[in-house]
Amino acid sequence: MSELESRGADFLHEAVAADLSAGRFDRVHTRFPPEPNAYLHIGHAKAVWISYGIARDFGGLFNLRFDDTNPAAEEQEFVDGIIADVRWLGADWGDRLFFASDYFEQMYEWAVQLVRQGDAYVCDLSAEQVSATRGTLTTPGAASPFRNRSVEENLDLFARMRAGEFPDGSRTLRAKIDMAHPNLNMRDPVMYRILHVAHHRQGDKWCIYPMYDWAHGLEDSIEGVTHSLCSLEYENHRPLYDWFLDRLGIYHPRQIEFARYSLTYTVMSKRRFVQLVEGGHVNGYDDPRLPTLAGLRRRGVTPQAIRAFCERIGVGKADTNVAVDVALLEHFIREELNRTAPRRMAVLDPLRVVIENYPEGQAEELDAVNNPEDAAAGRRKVPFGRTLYIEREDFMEDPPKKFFRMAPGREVRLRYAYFITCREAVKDAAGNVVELRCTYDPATRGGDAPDGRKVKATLHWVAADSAVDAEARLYGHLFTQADPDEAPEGKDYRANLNPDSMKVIAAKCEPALAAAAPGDRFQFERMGYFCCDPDSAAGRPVFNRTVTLKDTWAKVQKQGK
RNA sequence: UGGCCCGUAGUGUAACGGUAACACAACUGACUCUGGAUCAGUUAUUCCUGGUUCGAAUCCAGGCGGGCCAGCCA
Repeated sequence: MSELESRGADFLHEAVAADLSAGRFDRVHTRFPPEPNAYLHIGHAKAVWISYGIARDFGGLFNLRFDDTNPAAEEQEFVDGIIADVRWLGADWGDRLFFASDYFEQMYEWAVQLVRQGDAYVCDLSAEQVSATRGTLTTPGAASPFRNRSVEENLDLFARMRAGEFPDGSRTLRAKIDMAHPNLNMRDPVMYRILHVAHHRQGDKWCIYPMYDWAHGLEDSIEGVTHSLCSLEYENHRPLYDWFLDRLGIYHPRQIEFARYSLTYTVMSKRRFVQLVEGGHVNGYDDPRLPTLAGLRRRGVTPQAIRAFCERIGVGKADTNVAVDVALLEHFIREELNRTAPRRMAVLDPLRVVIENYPEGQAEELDAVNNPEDAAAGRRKVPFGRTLYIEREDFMEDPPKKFFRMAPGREVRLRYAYFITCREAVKDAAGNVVELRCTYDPATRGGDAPDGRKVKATLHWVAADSAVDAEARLYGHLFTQADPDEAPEGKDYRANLNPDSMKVIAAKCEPALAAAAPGDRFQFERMGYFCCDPDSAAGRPVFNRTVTLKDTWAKVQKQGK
């Protein structure tokens, strides 16, 4: 509720509160109704969190219900995936896991009622003919020649549709509303279509399946939902939602629509996920570059961060053409991980350093803090030695003015260890720096200078002898454009795919990282947050970069160019 | 030429007739054994034009701009 207090209620909370005080409802009950035909993405997370949040804030109930009315598109695999995703996100549906397909019998009986009332009829028109007679946005449609069949004939035909006497597409049950209605959805919409397709839960029990518009309000009504929250594109469907419920005379929930959003530097549709996966641009639906919940989870994003993000962006009706800045999501990821992720040292692009005055064969362990933001995280020992690795980018032979790090003759601090001074940069035949010869000051053990002298930079490092080899996958934005659709003439969003969205590199890690288990999250000091990937093998961990740390130096560099 | 919905900093939201707020981003600076974190500061005549009012982002009218809708998808 703290969000609500600090910024005022959104229009959904206001609408629900108004319904309560007006007596339209005396309790609150919401639902999240995914179709099990794809994996959830972060856009769905917002929808889940809005409905769950409304229920929670008003002391109400929240259902997870699969809208499985089209067996041609749906699979059990997605049911399982979605349940896992919603649970991971943290929405609580108690024991209220429902399936629309469990209501098919009741829906059928209600359809019969509408037929009896003269509100529905069996239509023999083909899909093409229905489309051709629907009219246009500006002209009315034409009545079906079957519109005025007798109730008896309709009842008989509908029963035979169910019994499987007719082939796919040969007939439909249609609501008898108004072929001249300015809202196309009201021009005798199809309620049932014939589909001789096995359902993933119902098997061959049915060969007629209800359409969304017919089914959805019934599902809400059966479950006692008070507020059926959905996205803006269903606004035009609300009159139909209400019409069916009114004609049936059954309990009538209220549908309210809200704007969904997109994110910069990514795409968010099932169709595009399929294209990216099948085109080999990403490695599956849980690729850490995809905004699927499975991908975000694998990348190391926490459900807390996603929730904080959802609450911060709020809800509105402004149909935004532009997307929410992915930097906001990244902010919440950093905020969470800064508090919770243990610090470790890992060198992603190793440059060898030899401490010339450090005794050959000597080794020692230094004391390091696990998390400066959390004293309870404790401390650990990090081995030091004569030969080390530092980050290649932390050395410049001819540094510009604002570069504080290692350079010939310069002294820097190795975190938790010693001050070292660069004496020489050793190069190979091609002129590449391959090793730094340095000296250290034994008096600075632990990282403090007894004489109080300052160094400008503190570098992370890993001792060579005890280093653990790891694979690091450095992820960046999947697209180079904030709006991937801004593509050159004749090209689509795929032209904006970022060729560097994943860089796989061999890293050197401090020994503690050898014990990392898939899902473990760390901050690699000065480099970013990383999450141990399921691809990890014993002794050879794989780390996914969740997000980099904020990098002031990178900004300075950018400005210089 | 139809119907429905929506226009507030770069972005997302708030202000509910009383003088524009929050977060992120960006930019300054302070501090720091992570160029991290933290702290301080800077960034808007609310799409336009009229009207009502002592007073309008809020109400009204007309423009302009954007979104959705012609699946037997959801």
